[in-house]
Amino acid sequence: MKRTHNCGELRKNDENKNVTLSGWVHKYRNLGGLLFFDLRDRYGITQVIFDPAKVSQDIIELASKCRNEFVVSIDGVVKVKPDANRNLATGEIEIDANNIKIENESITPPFNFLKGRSDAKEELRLEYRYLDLRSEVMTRNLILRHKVTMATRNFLSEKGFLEIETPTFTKSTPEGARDYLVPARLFPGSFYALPQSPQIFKQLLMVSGMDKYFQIARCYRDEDARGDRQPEFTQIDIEASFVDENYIFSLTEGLMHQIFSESMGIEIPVPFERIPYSVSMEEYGVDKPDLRFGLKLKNITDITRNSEFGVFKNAECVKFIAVEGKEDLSRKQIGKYEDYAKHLGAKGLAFVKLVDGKFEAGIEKFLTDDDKRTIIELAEVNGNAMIFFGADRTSTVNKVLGGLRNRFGNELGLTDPKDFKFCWVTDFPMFEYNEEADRWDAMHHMFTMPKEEDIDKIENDPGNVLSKSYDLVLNGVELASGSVRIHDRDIQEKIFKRLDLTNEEIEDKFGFMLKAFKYGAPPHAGIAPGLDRLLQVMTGEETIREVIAFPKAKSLNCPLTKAPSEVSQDQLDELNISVKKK
RNA sequence: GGUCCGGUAGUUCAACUGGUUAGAGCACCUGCCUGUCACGCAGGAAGUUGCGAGUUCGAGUCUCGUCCGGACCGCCA
Repeated sequence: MKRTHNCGELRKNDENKNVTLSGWVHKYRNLGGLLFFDLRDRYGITQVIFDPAKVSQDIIELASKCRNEFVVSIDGVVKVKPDANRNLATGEIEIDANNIKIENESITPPFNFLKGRSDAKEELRLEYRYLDLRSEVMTRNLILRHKVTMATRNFLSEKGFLEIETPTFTKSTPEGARDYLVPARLFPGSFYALPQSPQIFKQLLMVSGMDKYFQIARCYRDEDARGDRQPEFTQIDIEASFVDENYIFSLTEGLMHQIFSESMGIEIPVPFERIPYSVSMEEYGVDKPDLRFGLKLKNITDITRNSEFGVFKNAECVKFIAVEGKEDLSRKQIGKYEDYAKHLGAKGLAFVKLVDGKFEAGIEKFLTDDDKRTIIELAEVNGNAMIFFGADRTSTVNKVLGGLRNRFGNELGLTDPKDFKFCWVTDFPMFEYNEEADRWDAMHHMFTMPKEEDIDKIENDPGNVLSKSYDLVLNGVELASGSVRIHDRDIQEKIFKRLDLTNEEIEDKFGFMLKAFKYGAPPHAGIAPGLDRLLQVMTGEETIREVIAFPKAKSLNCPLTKAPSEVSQDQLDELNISVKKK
């Protein structure tokens, strides 16, 4: 028996066709006489019926042995059902079986996935991932992933981009995340590093004149995992020569438009709003604002300078967030938000209730009439509201109120997962001060072009140097990061110097790159959207793991293969490695 | 590395302040059932309450340790 159709394609107008279907028994219903199967493959589900009035006793006996997840093939005739099942695409028809072959039996699965999603905990789903992927939702997610990568390849290829592979065994470079290392057998004591991104290679390809490059590239970073972070993940890596940031903006906007259009039938409005980093931090408290809702942070530092209230008077920054309709929060509920604020670094969470145009409770008695007037003016609320204040160092205020803003966005139901709001965050600072190491680090990376007007500040005023870098943000998720690159050796050396890299370090780590740049490096710019995060937002999934076929668990192990695992002494000896036992 | 939440039948969960024989849905097994479509009905089997100590007359429940999973902080150019 060889299948003639899949389990998702037969319809009313196929009536009376002789067909053969193969698939898994999704659900069997034995009525004693009549016997029904829901037969499933990745295309869909089709009902099969065995009628003892029409087929031999042998076949009925064989069919009645089948259990869920048995693999079977069935010969039969397409019939229109007396009553259609509206829950199935094939619900108007069924296969009136005249023969069955059990291709393979299945032991009882550890969980069910009858309603589209597995009904087990994630740990178990990952251990039996091959079963979990049979579920409707996971199958749909993997199909969408394929559509997105195909749309990406088609779009970029049409625009003249070449897909070029770069090495996964490469050189460890300083800064950034921790590298995954691979011992080099022929070079005892030396290691390859898995790439955190193909950054250096794609810039070298620009020197090669490849002009427009892209790659669906696997990247590796040895840091703790999160819902939106895996140790290995996939980027749509893009670089182009003789272009500026505006080219990258419109290219990426076109790419996102095509991806949503081709894979989901959604027309995303372009161009995307551009928000300078400083504005984003001021109004949203974060560098990846969720634009699906307002709830902007309001700065009242100017008026609180003269406040009688010590907490406000002495703070570097005072901002508030006015949450409409939340003025009836209980003391206990407010405590819950205060705990959250403390978790984010706040010392406390001052609040005041705005009820019928008047302030009540909380820090009401510390506010002057002038303060209240200003707050009402800035708050821009219709009706009553709960107002939360942050008063601390600017970075802490932003962290706390930015976090609360996102939390309220969620709790107030303002974050519709079907609402896709893109924006660009631009003009990031070039450097950020690393207190622990007492030095300046590159905020994006050290090949990022500073703004021309800021170049002479690099040496003495690094904190005020802005760069030609940009992030693409979708619904509060950082989807992509990119920049115009430095193609001028002098500027590059200035940056290296500012980052306190010695000549020896520069030569050792980047000598090959600087050498390449002596042979005519074109001006170039690029970007790298994260494929997994894009799919996470598109599918509305809670974690990136739901759009990856075989993800690692949060602790970075693989419940399916049990990797990582110890290796034999022989393997270690060959690699000249001795292991410290804990 | 830190804070918090969780681990009870194959599975998802329940078990009030410590107190009888640890329960239910789904799955599984047996029987009945000719239009079900999450079929139905009747019955059955199924437990080292993650692991190890401790407190107690008595621990799923309280304490300590440990392992595993998750969320957040740190970290992630």
